[in-house]
Amino acid sequence: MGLQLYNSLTRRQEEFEPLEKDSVGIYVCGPTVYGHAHLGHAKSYVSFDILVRYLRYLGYRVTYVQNITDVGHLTDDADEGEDKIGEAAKREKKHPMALAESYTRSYFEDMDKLNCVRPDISPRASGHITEQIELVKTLLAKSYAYEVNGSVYFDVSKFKEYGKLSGRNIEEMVAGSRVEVSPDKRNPVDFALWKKAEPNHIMQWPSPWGMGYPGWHLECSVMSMKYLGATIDIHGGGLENQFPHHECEIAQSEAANGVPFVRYWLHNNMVTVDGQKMGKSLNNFITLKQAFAGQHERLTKRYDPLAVRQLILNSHYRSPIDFSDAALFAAQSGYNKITEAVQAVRKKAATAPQGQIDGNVAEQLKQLKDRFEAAMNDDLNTSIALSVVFELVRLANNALQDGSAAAQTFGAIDDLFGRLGGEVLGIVKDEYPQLAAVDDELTDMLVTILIEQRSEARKSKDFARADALRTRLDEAGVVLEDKPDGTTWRKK
RNA sequence: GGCGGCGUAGCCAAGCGGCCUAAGGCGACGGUUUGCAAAACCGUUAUUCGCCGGUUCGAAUCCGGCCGCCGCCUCCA
Repeated sequence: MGLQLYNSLTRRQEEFEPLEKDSVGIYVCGPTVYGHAHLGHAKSYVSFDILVRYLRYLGYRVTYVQNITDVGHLTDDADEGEDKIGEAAKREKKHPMALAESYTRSYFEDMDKLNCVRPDISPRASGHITEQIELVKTLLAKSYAYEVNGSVYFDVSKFKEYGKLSGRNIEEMVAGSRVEVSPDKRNPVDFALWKKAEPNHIMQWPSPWGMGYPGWHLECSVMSMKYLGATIDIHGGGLENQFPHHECEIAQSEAANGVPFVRYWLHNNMVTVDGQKMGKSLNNFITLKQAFAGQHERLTKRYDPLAVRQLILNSHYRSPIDFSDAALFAAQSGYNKITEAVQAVRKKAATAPQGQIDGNVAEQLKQLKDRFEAAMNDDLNTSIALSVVFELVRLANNALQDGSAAAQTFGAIDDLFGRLGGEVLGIVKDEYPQLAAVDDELTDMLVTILIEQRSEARKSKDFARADALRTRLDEAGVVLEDKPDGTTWRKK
């Protein structure tokens, strides 16, 4: 059985079959670049990164498109309010495009640290104004939209299937509508395709309806069809965007093209911090940069970006995840365990005697690989997949204790670490910098001198002095490990 | 108010009708190893899956009720 994915549109798990054999187009709703990326972004983009990586592992040619929203996303969704980018630009006294540029870079920086593969195309909304205007024109021509006072709205009553993704019906929404309705709209649930810009609005473009700017939902429809076609295989995004954003995308796209917009809709669940929704007012809003630096009052230490990634993979993408210092701490410990095993295996693969691969190990490796793939095929069950990697760690450590194992055995273990833990899960790196040299050379030299002193003391059985040195180093955050071939050190 | 989700060991988290007397990780404890540690390895740590009923030969898994928590519907990935 091949890859099964849970499709939000049908609310069922389905066998994945791309439109074109062997090649897959994926569109994922990207960030609105008005601030640094936070833990919520990490969960979403790591989740879809896993999807892309696994599809490639299975041999598909994947085109991964993820937009950068740099215009049109308003501070509230009633089609009123300020443009998020514009508002932040005023606050930071920057040109909106400068602001968007700097946070776009910040975003890529963080995603690189989380080891997310870069999208093949990262289209900017502001770079596709022409195409967005074209789509509005098409919708007007087909009578799915109407113009009022320089703004254009989508007429939801014309699109009978509106609500099919989020399971809502228009009547109920109208009745329960809590937001103030723009008097220009014929129907409260209608949404803006194009908004007339007030003279002081920072970003605006000429259009057939006067100066204005695109509605937020429009960009995804336009860029998705431009780069991946009218019908795409997979569209991913956060659950909070299922309604209204994705519902509106479907309406616009299908009304304009007359064909299904997306075949598989995938939504990742949300993030909480210490059990509560993450919000600036709750003082639990943690950016990735803060997590990586350990600079937040909710965090006791800095966390390795890949430990954050591992914590995300520890649960299913459709389950919510609660970030807490304790959870991050546990993930960091587990991540270290994997990292240390991989490094030890690689060292042995290079130094152990040549010989035959252990048949028993080879058989176990095959079983682990099969179980890993079965888990991933089951709607990307990374929790199980990760547990398989931990079993591989145990297998590796057992082999390391077996003095007779050949280099080939370690080579095979390393290979599976690379494929499963590296290629697919992205928590095993191809190369690890010398741990000691990470921070600075001077520290390494000084610690090395102290280790030599202690080794001499141990040789002359002066254990009191040796232990005193170790204790002092421990107090300074340096942990010593005596191994058969010498003493190594690491930071606590 | 409308819609949806969740409640499994000290903590995180899989499992969603029989291979479950419930994966994996963290933590804790005992053992091997070590001059002593650390790391690693071996073992122990839920006869039970929020509570109460029901369906079934059989339920953590399905149904009903209750309790608790969370999310979306309003900017958010």
